[in-house]
Amino acid sequence: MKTSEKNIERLLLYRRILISFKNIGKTNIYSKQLASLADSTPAQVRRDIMSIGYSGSPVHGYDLEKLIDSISEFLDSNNLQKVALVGLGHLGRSIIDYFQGRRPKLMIAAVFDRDPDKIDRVMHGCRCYSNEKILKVIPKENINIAIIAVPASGAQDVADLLVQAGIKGILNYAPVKLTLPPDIYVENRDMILAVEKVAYFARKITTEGSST
Amino acid sequence: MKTSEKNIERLLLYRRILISFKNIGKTNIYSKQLASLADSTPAQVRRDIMSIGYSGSPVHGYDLEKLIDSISEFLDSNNLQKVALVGLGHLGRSIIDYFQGRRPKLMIAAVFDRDPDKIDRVMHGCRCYSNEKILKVIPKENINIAIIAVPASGAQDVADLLVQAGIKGILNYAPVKLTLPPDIYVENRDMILAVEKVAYFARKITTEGSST
DNA sequence: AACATATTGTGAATAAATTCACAGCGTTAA
DNA sequence: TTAACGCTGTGAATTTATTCACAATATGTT
Repeated sequence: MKTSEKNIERLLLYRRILISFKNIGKTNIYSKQLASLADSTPAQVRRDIMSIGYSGSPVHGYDLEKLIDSISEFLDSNNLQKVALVGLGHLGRSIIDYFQGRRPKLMIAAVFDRDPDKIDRVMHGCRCYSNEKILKVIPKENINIAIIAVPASGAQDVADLLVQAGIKGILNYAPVKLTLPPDIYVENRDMILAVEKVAYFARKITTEGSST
Repeated sequence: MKTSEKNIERLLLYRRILISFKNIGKTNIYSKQLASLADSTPAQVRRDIMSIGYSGSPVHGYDLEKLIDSISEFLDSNNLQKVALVGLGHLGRSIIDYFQGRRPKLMIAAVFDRDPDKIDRVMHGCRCYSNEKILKVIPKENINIAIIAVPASGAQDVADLLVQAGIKGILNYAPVKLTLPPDIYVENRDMILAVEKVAYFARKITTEGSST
């Protein structure tokens, strides 16, 4: 059962789509339908579903509920998985807004900021700690993933602290390349690079389109 | 000169790294160094640089300034490229903070929100328009890319409007899969999926590590 | 002037990801 | 009962991406 990053990304997306498909009253789905909703191909969808060991029926396609459960069993932790958020500026607050309560198995369990004004305030049910508490709180709460939402200048220091505290996965929103040990999983969500990328492809579309 | 998405992503990252390398006083760089800074391999770096038609010297590696210029020539528009931002909640404001002024060829030229309280306020030098003005302002300002930073529920409607207004590239932060014409480039930056992905790989590292 | 060195550029090899294409299978219809 | 249908599961083919490996090269050294 070899799974690449892309596999996992697609499975996460499928689950999202399947849940909303179920919420509009459907009970089953075909690879063709799911592919079209996920901008993929039917063969890709079947391969991905095969990779988690689930089987559909040649007549009814995939049972929505069972498929969602199978994907969740594959993707999720059995227990609640706790997340730390560092940085309570606009970005950090928007992450809480978008995220909190959306996934049953994931929970923002601690929030850190270096601004003394924010320390000890409670945001959306999370108490805000000073950055110095990272080393103490993260092991105590048994948190293994963290979101970095601080300005570029502070990101590497925060990352180092997080790693020292035992974090294994980092979602980094700061526009810097972090230097970290190889056994830490890092997902970079650099906003500037993202805009630049879109700009490149938008331009490409525009100029290609006009060259006919 | 065939370039894939991954190529472009790496080139954007290289540029970022090269610029900061230059800022600490260096004048040239070897594929080996750049690879290590970008978590890549020397061969990959050379291939990527080859793909934009730049050549280094077997003795001095790559001239920093010239390489940065070559990459920029390849990636950037000649003229200023304008960006629209829709949604001025916490996320939208953090995008302005992180982004504005960072890239010389890209500029947030218009900001939209549906909250009447925000209309006509000026944020970081950008006047905020009502969403209804999208169809008017975007063609007038000749904007071809947009960032969606609204809640999930409003994202599809906003996207439809943007496409109608002539947008060619969308950076979507809302946690929904947008349904759009095939000639529009969409980059999804779904925060929930991102956290889920990190959670999966962090768990995998944790459990693999403990199985020795 | 000849040699040693370290790096680039790239054809060829390899690995990874995707797509093709079709056998096999329940179900429905006659 | 039998035939026809449309879908899944998957081996094989194809395409795409990455890495290998080495000739070519410019410089410093003796």
